Amino acid sequence: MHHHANVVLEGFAMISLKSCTLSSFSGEDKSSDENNLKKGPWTAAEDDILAEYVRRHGTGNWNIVQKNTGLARCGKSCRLRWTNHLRPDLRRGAFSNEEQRKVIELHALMGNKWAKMAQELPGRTDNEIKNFWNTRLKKRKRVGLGIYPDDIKPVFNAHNSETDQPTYTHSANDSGVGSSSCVSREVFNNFNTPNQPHFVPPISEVPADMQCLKVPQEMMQLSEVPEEMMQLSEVPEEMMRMSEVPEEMLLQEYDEFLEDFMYGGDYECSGGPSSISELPPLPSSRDALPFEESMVVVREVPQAETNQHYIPRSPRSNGYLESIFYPPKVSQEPENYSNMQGELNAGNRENSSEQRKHENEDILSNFIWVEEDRSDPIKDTLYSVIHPFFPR
DNA sequence: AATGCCTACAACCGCCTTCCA
DNA sequence: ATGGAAGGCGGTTGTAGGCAT
Repeated sequence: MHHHANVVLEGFAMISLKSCTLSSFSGEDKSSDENNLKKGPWTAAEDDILAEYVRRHGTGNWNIVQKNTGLARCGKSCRLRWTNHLRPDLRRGAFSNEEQRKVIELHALMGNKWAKMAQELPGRTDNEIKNFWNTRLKKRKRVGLGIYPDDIKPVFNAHNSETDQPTYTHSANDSGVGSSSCVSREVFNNFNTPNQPHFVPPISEVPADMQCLKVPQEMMQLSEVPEEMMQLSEVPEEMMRMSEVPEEMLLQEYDEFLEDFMYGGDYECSGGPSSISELPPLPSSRDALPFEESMVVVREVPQAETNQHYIPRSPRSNGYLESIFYPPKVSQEPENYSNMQGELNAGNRENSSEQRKHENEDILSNFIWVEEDRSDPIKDTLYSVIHPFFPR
């Protein structure tokens, strides 16, 4: 199937005269193609022309550059030159120790997702990161070192061969991704599958007006195996790393999240203050959690609501993910919610509870409702968790 | 000086996705 | 809905420069 698709696409590319293929016939001058478009290293003069074009017209429409300026470069070449060398926000020079560490950590999480990694490294390009990684890999191979440092443990991937890069996950005692973020391990590990790398998209990919109750499409595409995602029994032994977090702490965390979900918390939209962040590390294995499943909840809200406090955000959402929470094993009845306002005094409780429930009904009307679907484990779980609380 | 080897990194290529008319 | 253009991505190649012989 895949092969066939490739054949079709290649055939299509061959008749696409406008594609930026710089291939030249044997014997020809390899510095330009049949359209007299130059290839190879850029000169300072060419850089000036391109920079001037961007200054006047902004980025995009790269194919217009040639017509507009006479610069003998195809659009793709212009775009590449701008994004990798000319844009003003680029950092130059060797990677700092922090950057190196971050690349390694990100690679452990994402594999060869250079562009995704670049999003987490301001001023660095995917190309730089890729070159750094490949160089580093060669060096380590030469001296007989493994791909990752000892504190980032691989999860064996049965599909890997010598040529395929293995997929890895953080070890339980790792400090998380990067210095500016501390993505909790359970966030990632909950989405790790034995044979499939899984990438949690950074919050920058989540539109400002998206907030809860939909599993992001890109996440589904990346996992490719949502069924396996949900099969706890297939989590390999080496992923099981228990910590000493008492179960009641986890339950409390869930309750706190749910409380905010229902009654509003202090969280700002971009991941606000959190007492939860002071918790010791949670178990990295989903099997170790006292809940059956985990899930991502994303909700669409009107732009105007975006910064209102009652919109739930994960307490641990610190730039990577809206929220992940762990549904309870036993479905809870709606009346349980009156007990979730621990801070409210008894006198206010009922009125406040009723009022907020009405508010929440309004909020929930914005949610994308998920129908029960036994064939889709994510939808199925989503439905089973949400529905008892907020029947339509 | 000439040559060969190695390294870093810039740039290309093909494929895929997204956008838009 | 659809096809073409543009944008984006990741693998790979090309090349300049440094160093050793």
